[in-house]
Amino acid sequence: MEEPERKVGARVRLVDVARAAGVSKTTVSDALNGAGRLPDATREHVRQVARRLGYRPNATARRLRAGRSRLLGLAAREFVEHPWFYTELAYFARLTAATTRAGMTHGYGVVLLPTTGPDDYWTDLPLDGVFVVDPVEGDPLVGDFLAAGVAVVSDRRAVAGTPWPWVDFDYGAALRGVLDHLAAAGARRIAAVGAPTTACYHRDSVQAYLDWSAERGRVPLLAQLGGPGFEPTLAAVERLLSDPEPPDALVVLVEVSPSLLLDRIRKLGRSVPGDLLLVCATEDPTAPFTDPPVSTLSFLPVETADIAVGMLVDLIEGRGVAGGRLLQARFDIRTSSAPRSVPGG
Amino acid sequence: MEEPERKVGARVRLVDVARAAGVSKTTVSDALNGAGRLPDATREHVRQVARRLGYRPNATARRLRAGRSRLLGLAAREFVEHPWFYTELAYFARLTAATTRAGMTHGYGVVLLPTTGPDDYWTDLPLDGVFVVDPVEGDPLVGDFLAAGVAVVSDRRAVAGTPWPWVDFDYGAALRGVLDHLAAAGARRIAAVGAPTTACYHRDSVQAYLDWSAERGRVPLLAQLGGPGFEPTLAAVERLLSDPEPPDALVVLVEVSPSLLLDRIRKLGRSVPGDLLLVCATEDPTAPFTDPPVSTLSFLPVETADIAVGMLVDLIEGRGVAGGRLLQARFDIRTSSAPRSVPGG
DNA sequence: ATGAAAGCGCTAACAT
DNA sequence: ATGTTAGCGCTTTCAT
Repeated sequence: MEEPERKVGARVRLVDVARAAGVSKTTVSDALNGAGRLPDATREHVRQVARRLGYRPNATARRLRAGRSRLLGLAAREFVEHPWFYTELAYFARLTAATTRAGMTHGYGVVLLPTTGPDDYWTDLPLDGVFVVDPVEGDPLVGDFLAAGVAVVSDRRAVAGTPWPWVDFDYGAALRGVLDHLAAAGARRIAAVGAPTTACYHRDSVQAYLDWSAERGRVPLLAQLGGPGFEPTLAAVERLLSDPEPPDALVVLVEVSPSLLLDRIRKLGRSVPGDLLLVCATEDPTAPFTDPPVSTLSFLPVETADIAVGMLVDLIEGRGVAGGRLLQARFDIRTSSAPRSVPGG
Repeated sequence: MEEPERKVGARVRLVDVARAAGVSKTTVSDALNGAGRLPDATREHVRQVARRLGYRPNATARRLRAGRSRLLGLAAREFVEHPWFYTELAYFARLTAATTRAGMTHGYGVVLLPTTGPDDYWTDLPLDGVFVVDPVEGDPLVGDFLAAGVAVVSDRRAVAGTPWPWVDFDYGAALRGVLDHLAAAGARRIAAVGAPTTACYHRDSVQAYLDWSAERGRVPLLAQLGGPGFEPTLAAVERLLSDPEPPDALVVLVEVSPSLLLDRIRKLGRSVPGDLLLVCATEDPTAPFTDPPVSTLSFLPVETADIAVGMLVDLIEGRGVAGGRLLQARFDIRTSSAPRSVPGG
């Protein structure tokens, strides 16, 4: 009956609780946050009043006060020129989910940044840090964030010696491992599908493929994609397989559904691994369940996200972060790249 | 040379710009936001000083002042008990990306909410609204948000007559359309894979399947899944196909990769559509490109996201929102469910 | 045409 | 043991 009149719909504020409980704002704050040195009775009383009034602290106000937004951004920069849904690629889907989870364990919310949009959209978001995936060379987005005092961690060293922390892989070494495996399994002519994107993953992998081929006097058979999406990938595979000197092994460096790919290869009259050994760089969880199971090269999105978020949080909260972390890709060998013939002796 | 000393690393504030430009905070604010009635000279001068100092407005402070966080949450509530990566299902991947995009066009950031986590994690986020996907019956999350004054829109009417706005489909009608199509194509025994989840999509679809079967005196052949993931789905399909009275048509109501599914069906010695007509409720973009192309039932995640975000924004910004929006599912008929025999004359 | 001052809702020094 | 007060950085009346 004694409730002070308030506009309906208006949120209950800390001061309302204080008034209703007959104490000061400090006491309410302390009681609710477990701070200060209040007698249990007071604490409990305040809590009850707060609950009764349906009090919810204003998160924005707390964050302004704390000087931190406890919000992280996630940006994918590959194919920035195309508007596309990066969550649709298995790698990004996992990375997105893992980043969200990792953020949560540190008490941070994760905001998804669209690939494309007005410039001021980024800078108007209250972010403490950003995880930039596949930054392009001299990425303006990264520059903007750094200039705005927002912590940045990227998953690739956009350029050698980036001044911000990173998590990365030795793509060249990973690809050489795959190529060596295929050669050992009897492959004479290994084709590859890559993409000439700004991401150094592709640049490094393709270079490793070319180098590896040259060192062995093999003529490379390479298809380079122009944009995101699985259709260009399938088209590229068709082109490669109909080469006058057709390949007997294939490495697909862009994300593609393994079963869809097998489907298409079958349609072209080749069998895996009989006519064609196959390795895909993909996070698609179905790879072990296709017929035949497909060998995959994984760049560990979950681990990457965990480390990147850890670094961001350390940076934001003032704990220093050493330069970068180099991880090792995981190569899962399955039937699709099983030795064609068991060498006698 | 005259720069007032500031701690290195400390952000430049509005007041710093004001001092450097020799004007008041108001003038700076107006100049930068295109407000007020300043002479162009002043405006330009302030802008230059701001640029020179690298001034970035503090987004949190602006939002506190504005009384809005301009932040939206996205929560998926199916299988809340399992910790899983919902972005990995094609439907959610699209919905996530589309929600992010729609948020951006309205000037809102979108925060991804994990399926599982400490309760206070949600409420501590500064959200103006949440898009709750597949809320469970009497969902505590929804209750929490409503109690906290956060706007809620859900994609399903969790219960008939939810008090908050929604976007939804007539699942029963959609499924009946599919079943009629299959029957017309010559199917005698139609099997279905569903999931006994809290989502009314499943409840309604499965019910429609049972009703439709009963009305025609057909014995239903139904598999119900216990959790998320494609493995249970494939196992269920295997079980259905090895029924003593095997089906000649299959409707898969849970998200699964069409090519993986075809793969498995082929392994079991059936051909599509020869031995088995197939329809999948999936957003997997590869469906038109499998061999054979797979008929799909789509629940339009992009349109759903656009509408849901539009409603949320209207709600937040004080424009009223009428109850709900009922959309029509899209049924794309492809070779996998092509008529088995052309009825003569 | 420009500035002073109040206040968004909260927390934390610093009284008492 | 509890309250007073000063801000976090911004926008916005309202004066001048």
